[in-house]
Amino acid sequence: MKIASWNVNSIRARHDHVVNWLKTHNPDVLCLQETKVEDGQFPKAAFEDLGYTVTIYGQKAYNGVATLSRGPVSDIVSSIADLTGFPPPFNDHARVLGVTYNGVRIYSVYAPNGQEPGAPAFEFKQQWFKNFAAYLKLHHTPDDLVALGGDFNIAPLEIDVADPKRMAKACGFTPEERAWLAEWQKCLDLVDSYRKLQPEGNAYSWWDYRSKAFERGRGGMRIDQWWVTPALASKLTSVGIDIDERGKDKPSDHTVIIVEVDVPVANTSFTKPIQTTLL
DNA sequence: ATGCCTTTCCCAGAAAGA
Repeated sequence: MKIASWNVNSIRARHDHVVNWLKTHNPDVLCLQETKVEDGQFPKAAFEDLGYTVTIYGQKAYNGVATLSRGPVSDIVSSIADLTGFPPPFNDHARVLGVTYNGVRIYSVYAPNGQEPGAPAFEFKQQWFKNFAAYLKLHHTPDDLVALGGDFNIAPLEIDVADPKRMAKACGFTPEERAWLAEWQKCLDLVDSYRKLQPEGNAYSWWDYRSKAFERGRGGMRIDQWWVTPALASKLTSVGIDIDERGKDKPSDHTVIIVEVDVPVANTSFTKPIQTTLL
């Protein structure tokens, strides 16, 4: 079973990129973030034509998450808002979508950015991680097959950013945020899939548009991750980051992250072959 | 470097992203 995640920075702006990526890579599930569109305006047709079930949780202009799956999903949870207890506007961000597919619980996750230390958004980010951890601990155990893919807006390790000393002052890699993520992952003893199989070497999933970091061959940040429970981590067979997608015309500032797990896909009438080569 | 670019709102320029 091959699952992928991509912060597309607008599904309408990235529609053709996503269609082409699906045709090339044939994932069983693709989680999307920052779709930036209300559910009624989500462009479903081309994805459904490829055989994907489209499950969406969006809002106008900001945020928005979705899953594209090769076959139906169940137990759709489209918000943790009810559990957060935050006053508006923080209780209505479309940031989490949970679905069960082929016996695996999959969450498409878009964590808050935080803006900068000291900002209200920074405090919100901290509380959001606490609340999300509480939600996950309440609903799952480390023995369940759970995968959380998305933009966590925090890079876990020094090798996940280009310049750790400079970045320690930048939102996404401050010591506080790294501590929040480290605490969050304890909720289900979650494993960072990429680093389980690739413990060495710099790796990035996002490059800044403003500095033209990718075009100049500079580093970015590995702020997108696939976190999995120990039960699912034992079934991991490969991980990948599709760097090529970031170099295309009009790219998202994030690229696609992929994992494969040894969970045979039984539930599908989808007849296209599953591509098994990784990137 | 308080910079760089991209997207949304919708038609001007602010807000947000990270």
